[in-house]
Amino acid sequence: MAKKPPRSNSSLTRPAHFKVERFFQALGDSTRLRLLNLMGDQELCVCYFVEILKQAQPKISRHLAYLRRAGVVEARREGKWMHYRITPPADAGAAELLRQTLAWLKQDRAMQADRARLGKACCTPAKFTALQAAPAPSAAARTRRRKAR
Amino acid sequence: MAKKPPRSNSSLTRPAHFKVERFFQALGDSTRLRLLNLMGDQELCVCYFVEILKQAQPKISRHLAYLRRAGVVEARREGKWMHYRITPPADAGAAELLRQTLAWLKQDRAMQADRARLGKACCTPAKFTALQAAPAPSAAARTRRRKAR
DNA sequence: AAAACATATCTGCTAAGGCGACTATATGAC
DNA sequence: GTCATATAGTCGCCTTAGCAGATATGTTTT
Repeated sequence: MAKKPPRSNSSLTRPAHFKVERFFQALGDSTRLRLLNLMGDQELCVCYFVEILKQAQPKISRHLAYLRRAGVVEARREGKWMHYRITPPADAGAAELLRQTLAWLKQDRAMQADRARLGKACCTPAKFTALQAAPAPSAAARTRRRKAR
Repeated sequence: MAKKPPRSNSSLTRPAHFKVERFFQALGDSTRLRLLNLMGDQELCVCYFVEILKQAQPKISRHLAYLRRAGVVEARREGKWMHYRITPPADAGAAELLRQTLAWLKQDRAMQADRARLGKACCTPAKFTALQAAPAPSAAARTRRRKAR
């Protein structure tokens, strides 16, 4: 609110407070792209990202914060577990660009390897010690997941 | 080539040396978005950018350098005049994303104002002192513009 | 040749990003 | 209540971005 305005002289905004520059900056890092690729159409909790990408948890957490700030993902707490999923950005144009970016990522070998690893983690959880107690990935839904299962 | 590899642990690359992160970073600045919006399907020389955007020439030049580095624009020198135009990035996915980004920018009021100003500069050059001697914007072409006119 | 013009690059500064390491916070198990 | 677990946030450092102002470089004009 009372923050210093962006240094660029005019900020491209569509829906109130949606920052196009932020959106692109959010996509300008390979770790964040890998996170988005893993989420895809699913909702994942943080420990999956840590396990699949083999990166330190604070690092993953920090990048997820960037993605939240850009309005590209949202978080849902379930007890001590934090679930993340991609959310269409507030701006329709950005939402379409994001959709297309994800389709593009799908074709990348390294991204495919990450997704394959996620598949393994889901099918053979015994091989992933850190994921033993973790909630399994689920289809991302727009509404709040109900407690009862 | 022998440069320090990017600090992120895996860099998403498709066609050799195309940097996806660079591509998105290039779009993550309002000045650069305005430059791209002005180019659109045309080839413009630097003084048009300076005049329409009312920004210092060194600043414009720096941002154009970022866009060149990202493989999003290319420059053509004609005597002392430098002409810039958007070029499809080496990666087909990025090219499509860029095309869509430009379509998206077209809808923005501020971007429309910039383009309107460019239109005026073309129709009534007398009102733009700095553009008196400048080559008029032309349709961007893939091949090198011939000298003879 | 020098001067003017167009443009790229550099400098020094500030701000932001990205990292590893560490710490704070919230929840659940005991 | 304490302890363990999951995760967000901070610190200090280093790198990169973005800026204004200055300067270097190439071309054209005089």
